Amino acid sequence: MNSSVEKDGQFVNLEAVAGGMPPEEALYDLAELFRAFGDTTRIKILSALSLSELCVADIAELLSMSQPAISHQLRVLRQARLVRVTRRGRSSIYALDDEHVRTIFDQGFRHVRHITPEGGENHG
Amino acid sequence: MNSSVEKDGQFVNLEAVAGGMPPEEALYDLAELFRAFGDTTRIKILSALSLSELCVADIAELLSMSQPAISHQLRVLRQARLVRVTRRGRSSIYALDDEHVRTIFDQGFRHVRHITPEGGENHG
DNA sequence: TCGATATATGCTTATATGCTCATATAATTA
DNA sequence: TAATTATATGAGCATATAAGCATATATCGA
Repeated sequence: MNSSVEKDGQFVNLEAVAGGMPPEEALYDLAELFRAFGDTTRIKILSALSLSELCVADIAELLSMSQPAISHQLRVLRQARLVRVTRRGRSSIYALDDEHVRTIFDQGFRHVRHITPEGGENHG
Repeated sequence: MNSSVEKDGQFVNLEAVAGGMPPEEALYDLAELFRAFGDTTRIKILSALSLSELCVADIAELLSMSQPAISHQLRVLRQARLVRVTRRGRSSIYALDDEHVRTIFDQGFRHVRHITPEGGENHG
């Protein structure tokens, strides 16, 4: 059985692992999703939107960043379907797309807090 | 009250939002966490490790990638505390660091499936 | 100790990404 | 329509990052 490789006394069936993994495209989409979360500016935007719907100018003011910089990042968030936008007058009002986004955000936050609770480093 | 800005008939209190957001450092850590998830190679590694502990060579074979490429990414995952490593003989056995990692991974997967169910593209 | 095996790490290059500046598009009002 | 306001977008630059190659480190066996 060439699918089982002995490694220091334990057996690992690589084919079983390969077979249990989701299809390549799904994993690509997943990485793309997390990549959208993986930037400080975008995380700040999502954090703000988890508290209130906001227009572009407000987000820019809140983060002390330029309007184009915010618009560029909002586009990334839109393409990743993490936020949705509705025009109201001259403004574009942005909001979290759905509760999944909040859940992923909160789950990540819990992980970070677990690793470094209360600002201290807790490796172990 | 300069903290409330009227926007097309609705009031948004920017200071309230600013006050409700986590400290800058926490948001930076959070982005860093998601950035570690935000690469196809690393997602594949995590997906594999969610099924079984694996040594470096097995991961390289599983993903059809070079050993140094895998080692480089494993280092990123280690630094983000998403995986832990234990030496067993000549091999380094990698595993998911804790259940939080699996939870974040699964939650993201549910989101992706929700957006594009059954492998089809569902772009609104 | 020497050789073989397994993994980790520098260094380098190609590519990706975030931001700025300038400008285009869209919506409101005179 | 023209002017104003709000947002979106394109080009370009500076930086970050993933992977390749070569090599260092570590462990085991003879």
